[in-house]
Amino acid sequence: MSTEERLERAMRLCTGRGARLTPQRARVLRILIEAERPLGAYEILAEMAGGQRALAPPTVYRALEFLLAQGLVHRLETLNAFIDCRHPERPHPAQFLICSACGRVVEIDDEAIAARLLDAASQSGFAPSRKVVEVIGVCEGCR
Amino acid sequence: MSTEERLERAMRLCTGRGARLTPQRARVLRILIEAERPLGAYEILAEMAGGQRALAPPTVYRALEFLLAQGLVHRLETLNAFIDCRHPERPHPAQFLICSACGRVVEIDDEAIAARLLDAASQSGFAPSRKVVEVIGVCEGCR
DNA sequence: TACAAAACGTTATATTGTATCTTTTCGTCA
DNA sequence: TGACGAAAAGATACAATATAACGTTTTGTA
Ligand SMILES: [Zn+2]
Ligand SMILES: [Zn+2]
Ligand SMILES: [Zn+2]
Ligand SMILES: [Zn+2]
Repeated sequence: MSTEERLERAMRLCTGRGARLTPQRARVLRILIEAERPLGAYEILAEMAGGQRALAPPTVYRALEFLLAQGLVHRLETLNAFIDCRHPERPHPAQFLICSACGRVVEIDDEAIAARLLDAASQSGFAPSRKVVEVIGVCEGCR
Repeated sequence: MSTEERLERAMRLCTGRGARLTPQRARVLRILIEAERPLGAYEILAEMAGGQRALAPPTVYRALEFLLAQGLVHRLETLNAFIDCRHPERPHPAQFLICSACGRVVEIDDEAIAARLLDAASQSGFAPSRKVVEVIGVCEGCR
C-alpha cells in the first residue's frame, strides 16, 4: 500500500468520524509514513522545517496528539518516538518488536497476548484502558 | 517484609555477585522502597538533597543504572519513573499494572504472558532481550 | 455576514537525561 | 604498609523531550 493510498485511507477514516485531517496533520502523517521507522517529535519537526519557516514544538506535538487519538499513529514508549499504524481502521492491541541493532519496528497485534493481559489485570481488580507492550531485541536480519 | 529486611537482602544479593551496593546506591534504593510508589529521578534527587548538600542528576542516574542492572529496581517507561522490585532474587518478566487515578503500581510476573510474547517474537524472527509490559488502567480501590 | 469553536503560531519554560572531566574511595599486591 | 589502578562519586554544562500560556487565524455554521 502506497504512501498516497494510506493518506487517502486516513482522510476517509477521519472524515467518516467528523475529524479533520488538516494539511498540517496530514503532513506529519506523511513524514511518518515515508520514514518507515519511528521518528522522535523533534525529528519530525526538523523534516517540517525543511523548505519553509521554522515551526515550534507544539505544532508537532498537537498534530501527534490528534493522530494518536485517531489511531493513525502509535507512540513507542521505550523510544520516545512515533510510528504510523498499518491498519488504523479499528482499535487493536498495539504490540511492538523493536530491533536494537537496526532500529526497525514491527507492529504485531496478537489478540491472545492482549486477552491474557486483560485476564491478568482483571484478576488484580484492574480495569485496563491502555496496554503498552514493547519487546526490545534483535531482528532476523541483524543476527 | 520490612524496609531493613529488603535492604539487607539487596546487600546479600550484591555481595554474592561481587557487586558493590554502596551507601549512595543503598540510599537510592531505600528511598524507592519507602516511597511505595514510583518515583522520578528528580524526585529521588530531591529526597537525597534533604539534609545535606545538593547532589547532581548524574549521581541519581548512576545509582539507578546500577540498581537496574542488579534487578533491584524496575523502570516504568510510561511514567519515566522507577520502582523497587519485590523479589529481586532472580530475573523475571516484569509486568506492571499502573493506576492512572491513584498512581499505585502492581508488579505481576505472569510467565504465560512472557511465554506468549516470546513465541510471537520468535515467529517474527526476533530474539528478545527485554520485554516491556505496562497496563494503564484503574485499580479496584479507585472504582 | 456575524459568531463560536477549532486549529495554529509564538514565546517561554518545565522535565528528563547525558557528556565530560576531576576528585575521591576502594581493593590489590609489591 | 604504601603505591597503584579501577571503580565510584562530585561537579559543570548541556542535550533531548515535552508542555504551559496566550494571542491570532481559520473554519464551519446560523
Ligand atoms: Zn496499529
Ligand atoms: Zn535489525
Ligand atoms: Zn521485579
Ligand atoms: Zn487506584
